[in-house]
Amino acid sequence: MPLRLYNTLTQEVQPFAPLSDNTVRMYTCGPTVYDFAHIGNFRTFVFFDLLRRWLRASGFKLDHVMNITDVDDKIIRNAVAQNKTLEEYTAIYTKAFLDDCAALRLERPEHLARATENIAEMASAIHKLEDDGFTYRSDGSVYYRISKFKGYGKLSHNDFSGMVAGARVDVDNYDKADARDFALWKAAKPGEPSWDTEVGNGRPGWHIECSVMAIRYLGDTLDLHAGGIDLIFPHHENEIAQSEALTGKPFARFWVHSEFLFVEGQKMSKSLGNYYTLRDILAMGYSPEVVRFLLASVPYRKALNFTFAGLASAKTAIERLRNFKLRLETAKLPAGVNAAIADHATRALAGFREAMDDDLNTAEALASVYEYLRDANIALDAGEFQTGNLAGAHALLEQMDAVFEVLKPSASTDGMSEADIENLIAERTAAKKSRDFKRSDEIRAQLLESGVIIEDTKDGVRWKRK
RNA sequence: GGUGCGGUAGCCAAGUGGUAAGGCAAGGGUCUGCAAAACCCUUAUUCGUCGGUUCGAUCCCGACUCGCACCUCCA
Repeated sequence: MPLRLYNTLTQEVQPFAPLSDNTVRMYTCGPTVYDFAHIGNFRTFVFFDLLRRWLRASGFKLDHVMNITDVDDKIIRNAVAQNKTLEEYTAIYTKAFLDDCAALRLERPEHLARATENIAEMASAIHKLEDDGFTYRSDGSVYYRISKFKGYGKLSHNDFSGMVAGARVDVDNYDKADARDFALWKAAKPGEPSWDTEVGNGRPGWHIECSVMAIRYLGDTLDLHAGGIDLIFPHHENEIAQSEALTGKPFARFWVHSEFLFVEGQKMSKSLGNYYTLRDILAMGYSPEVVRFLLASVPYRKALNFTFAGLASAKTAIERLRNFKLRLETAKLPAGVNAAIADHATRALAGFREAMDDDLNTAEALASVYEYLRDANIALDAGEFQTGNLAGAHALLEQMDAVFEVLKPSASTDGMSEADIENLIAERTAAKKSRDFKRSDEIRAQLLESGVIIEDTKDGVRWKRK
């Protein structure tokens, strides 16, 4: 069966395919670069990456835009506090974000769109909304009048019909006509960055950038729009209101949302002391691919409980996969094909694909790989795994790694050269042969200290970096 | 209060109207000079509670209960 995704709009799992020319036009809500991104953010960004990879594995081409919000209240506040310009401040965290993404092996979207590079387009869109009567002004700011847009609430499935305009307006929203209304354009304030545009001097509201950049780079109707589940309301609801008012066409065919991440069962928050950036986790000695694997292995629509026990578990699980690959590369195999193992490889590959096609069920996809792994290891132990079984094993691993990408260790920063390692291993083997176990154990310890693990097998000694 | 999601072994986590995947941990074992590493085996008569439908329910329906998210900035 082809790829199926859960569409928040219809609240159903539906077959997914792009509308035209086999290219998926997708937009994902990226970071606001006011600080280092945390692991909760990366749960979502890892999900985007899995989605990208599986869409491509499904035979589609990608045209993917992700925004970088580089102007907003928090950024302005922090930049001012640090006596930096907006550009200086956001450059730091934009780079940090991209570095973190690279560490997590996240593919770069085809376009990264910065809000500040699309101000004129936003102003122009706001102007059009004003002309078409979707807005009103208050103290130089422009607000979207939600009551003008029928269908508001169709994504979040909220029914606002019983809501009396103004009835629940908070005191700090006194300048809005309706609690649901939101700012498209915020009038300039002294000491804050602003842009002089056709709708006045000021800066854009949060929601407008996504509508404008999505339409600018991808066209009026997207195939797919993704984000964290918390963005459904109001952000994505507002994007729909803006975009569909602008174009008169459906904004996105599929809306896909990833669930939240918790830390040790609790919502991550600075006050609880369980707030971690990716950098925090890496500084504790975990490798990026371990984090990636943990975030990827829980299906995206299920809340993920991030724990350090879970990280340790992910680390061991990856090592088992890597070790299997190492085994394939170093074992001396008899010629021929083991039909049962070959068949299992075929079934495992099909099972992996079917699980991924089923709304990206990564947990089930991995299970398919592990079941094969056990059978193959048993066959390897028994000497029944044959040269003709290598291709099937590698095909499965490659398919798995095309999605999860955890097999290749991150480049070690230090460590001895391969030649030195081989020399020491040769010396150890000689020492063992002459029953000089003291010397052989010394060498083993020395290698371990340099991060090299030795494994004695019946096919000889093999090694790997820690 | 409204909307939505979820409660499956010590932890993480799939799943189906026909009798519980997988990972980690734990225990046992193989291998080994000893280790390490690796590999294998074992580990839920039971799927929040109570009813209902059914020949049969963890899976369908209802009630209850617990937890969570969104409804305000938030991935």
